[in-house]
This record gives sequence, structure tokens and C-alpha cells, in this order.
Amino acid sequence: MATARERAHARTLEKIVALGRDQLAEVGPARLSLREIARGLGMVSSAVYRYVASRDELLTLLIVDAYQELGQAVESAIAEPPDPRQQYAAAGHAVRHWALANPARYALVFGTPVPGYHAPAELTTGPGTRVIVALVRIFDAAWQAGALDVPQREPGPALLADLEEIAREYRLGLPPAGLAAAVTAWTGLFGAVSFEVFGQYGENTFRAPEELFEEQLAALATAAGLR
Amino acid sequence: MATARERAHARTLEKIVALGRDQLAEVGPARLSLREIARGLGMVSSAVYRYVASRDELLTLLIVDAYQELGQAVESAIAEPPDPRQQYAAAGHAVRHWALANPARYALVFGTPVPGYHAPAELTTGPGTRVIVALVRIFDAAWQAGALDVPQREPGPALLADLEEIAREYRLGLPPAGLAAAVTAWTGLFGAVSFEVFGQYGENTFRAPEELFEEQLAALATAAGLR
DNA sequence: CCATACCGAGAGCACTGCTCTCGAAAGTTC
DNA sequence: GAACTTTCGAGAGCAGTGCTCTCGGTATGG
Repeated sequence: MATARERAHARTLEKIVALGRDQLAEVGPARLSLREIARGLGMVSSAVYRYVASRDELLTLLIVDAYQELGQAVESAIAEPPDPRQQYAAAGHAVRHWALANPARYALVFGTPVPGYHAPAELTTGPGTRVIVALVRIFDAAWQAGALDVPQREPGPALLADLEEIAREYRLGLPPAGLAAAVTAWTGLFGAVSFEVFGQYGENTFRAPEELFEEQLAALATAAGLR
Repeated sequence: MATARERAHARTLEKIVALGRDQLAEVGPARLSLREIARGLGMVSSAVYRYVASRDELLTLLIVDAYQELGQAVESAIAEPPDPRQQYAAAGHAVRHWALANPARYALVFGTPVPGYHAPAELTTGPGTRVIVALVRIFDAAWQAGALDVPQREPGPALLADLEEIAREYRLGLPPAGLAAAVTAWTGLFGAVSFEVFGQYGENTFRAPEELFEEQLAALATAAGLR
């Protein structure tokens, strides 16, 4: 049961995260300022430290927040389509849309790790794995349904051990080579999205980025063996 | 002819970039401090503004510096192997090695755009395109040699126009679908490298990242039609 | 009803990027 | 070789940052 004090505390903490999110969008992660957030709350800067131990802790909160929202977006996007290939495409589109709508939060999570700051694994790994877990489940289901052409290449011995460990942990029937394919489909997806969001393509090189993305998705899905 | 003054100027500017590079490696882009660089030079902070107009300009210098070194590494790696698929693999390994050896500089260029800062296109696009240009040349040569299975998928109309424009600019024989494949091989490569360098895989999920990368390279090459 | 835990204010420290002025040295011109 | 101009480093200073400390007021739980 939450006391009134606890509820008030949680509410202003929520406000802090919201203001941080706004500021992130405006000025980016590195110029995120606790003092500015304090001003937004009508408090003095030191008061914010009652709620957040440091700037880094605020960053952690924002990272978890972003992971959760992206994970949620992907999971609900996947729910609809009937076959695995369309599910992968839906996941890809969900990632891209969220990233384009929230470039700063995407950058916070998938861009340069904030200098000096190292995300505490116990808080971030859970939310951070939602997307890859969702993708792997798609591939696992595809394999069960016989809709996955597992690549002929056999992973090297050490990689094989890693993959088997993961398959065991998540109770996957998916063979290691299929899991490796899922990982490539994952990293390839984020490579494509990151290049677009971070402006790595030139200014006007691609006037039809969504069509390029479509092409990339198709290539990645085929490469991963999704029929 | 460079006067003594100009040479001295160039030399301390070079020192500034070198110190910036060191500092980048230590504390990352956002905590890069002009004052610290001044201390390293035995100067007072205001003096470095004789050489560099702002922190952002220093960042630009470091970005160009990083692009050039990576481009150089990739170009010389490509020179050796005889066939296109091995050239692509060599390029991939060059990118990965450079990125792992210079994570901060890699992050500066391929990670989160530094907040507020927008790289001046006239300085960065040239060096910034060296890698993709090298990759496209591989694909173009492969196509000329009949070693490229151009994907059957036809790009959408707008994307087609973009691709044709690029092919014209760089005088490529490579058909649009092949160019699109090269782009996916490019973004997929950097997706894989970024995930490893930025620590997006968990702590101990992959104990054999180089074998995973090998697998990713093979999948991307095959997907792009390199035999 | 009162002791306690909480919470905001305020001052202050060390740091940052950046601007200004000033004097000295070096290079250029006559 | 003298006079002028450009360059460059030093120093002070401004506005901003994260973060720490202390000091009161206040709402809460026993």
C-alpha cells in the first residue's frame, strides 16, 4: 500500500523523467541538465537530488523508459501478422517508426554509450532484451512451423557453444544456425535504422528512405531464411 | 611555401588534434574538454581558441581524422584479396578491427550525433563516404565479372530513382537492385560492428564475438548476392 | 501529540566553454 | 635597420554545469 508521501514522491519522480524525456528530445543526452529540470519543476537544483542520486541515475531511468516503450511497440506490432516473415517486417517497422519519432531516446539507447556512464546491468538488461527476445521467438515459431530455411553454414565451435547456451536458457527448439540467423536479422535491422536516424546517409542521397528500408528488411529476412 | 609561422601553427594544431584524440579515448566525446587540452599543451585555455574556433570545430577535426583513418584502413584491406566476396569480408574485418581498436573515435562518427552539433557537410561528406564508395566499387566489379547474383526484388520507384542517380554519379554499371544490395551489406556490417563496440550484446552472451561476426559477414555477403 | 523522517532552499566548490583585453614576440614592409 | 602589423599566449571574467553540505519547516507514523 502506498502512503500519500510515497505517492507524491513517485509522482514528482515521474515528472522528472518526463521533463528529462522532453529535454533529451531538445538538446540530446550530453546536454541534459539537472538544473534545467529543477527549473521546470520550480525547484532548486539541489532538491532534485532527493529523487535522483545523480545525472547518471536519471539517464538510467530514461534508458529503461525508452527500452520499455520500444519493447512494447515491437511486441504489440508482432501480435497481429499471421506468418513469421510478416511478423519480422512488422517488428522492423515498429522499430523504425519508434526511432524516427523518438530519435534522441533511440540515440540514448542504441548510440554512443554516454561517456563515463555505464548502465547498471541489473536494471537495463531486462527491458533491453525485449526486442531481441521477440525476434528470436518469431524465428523459433517459424522453425517449429517449418517456415525457416536454416542456413547451411555451421557456426564455429565457440559460437556454437554460446548459441546453445542461449537456446537452453530461453528453451528454444531453434537450432544454433537459425539462432545465429536471427541475431544477424536483429543487428542488420538496427544497422539500417541507426544509419537513417543518425543521418549517416548523406543529406539528399535517399529521398525515399522508407522504400530503402523495405528493401533492407526484405534482404535481411531472406538472408535469415524466413520464407 | 609554408612560412615558419604557418608550420608552427600547423604543428600545434596537430598537437591539439592528437591530444583531443587521446582525450576522446579516455572520457568520450561529450566530456572532451578544451581546457584539458590546453593544460596538455602547457597553455592557458583561451590560447587554444587561436587554433580552434570552438569545441565543435575540434570535434569536426576529430571526425574527419577518424573518417580518414578508417577509410584508409578499409581501402588498403580491400586491395589484397582477389575475389569480391573476400574483399567484402576484408573490408568488414578492417572496419571491425579499427572500431574495436578505436571505440571512442568509432562512436564519435557512427554513434549518437553529438548534441547540438551538426557536422559541416562540406568537410565531412568526402571522408565519410570512403567506406561505402569502396564497398560499392567491390559490388560493381563483382557485377562486371559476373560474380554477383543481383536479387530478383525490384526496388520501389522512388528508391529506383535514387539508386539510378547514385549509379550515374559514380559511373557504375551495377544495376539498381545490386546497388541496393550493397547498401544493405553496408548498413548490416555497421549494425553488427556497432552492437559489438557499443556493448549491445549482453556482458557474457557472446564469448566468441569474432565467430559471430564471421557468421554475420557471411550471411550479409550471401544476402547481397556475392558468390 | 510529538519525535522522526523527509524535503526544499540556499550557499558554495570545482569544473566547463567562451569572450574580452593586454602586452610581448615575431614577421613584413619600407 | 626601423617602423608597422599580425600573431599568440596570459589573465580575468561571465554564465553555465554537476554535486555536496547545512539549515529550517512540515507532514507522517507511532
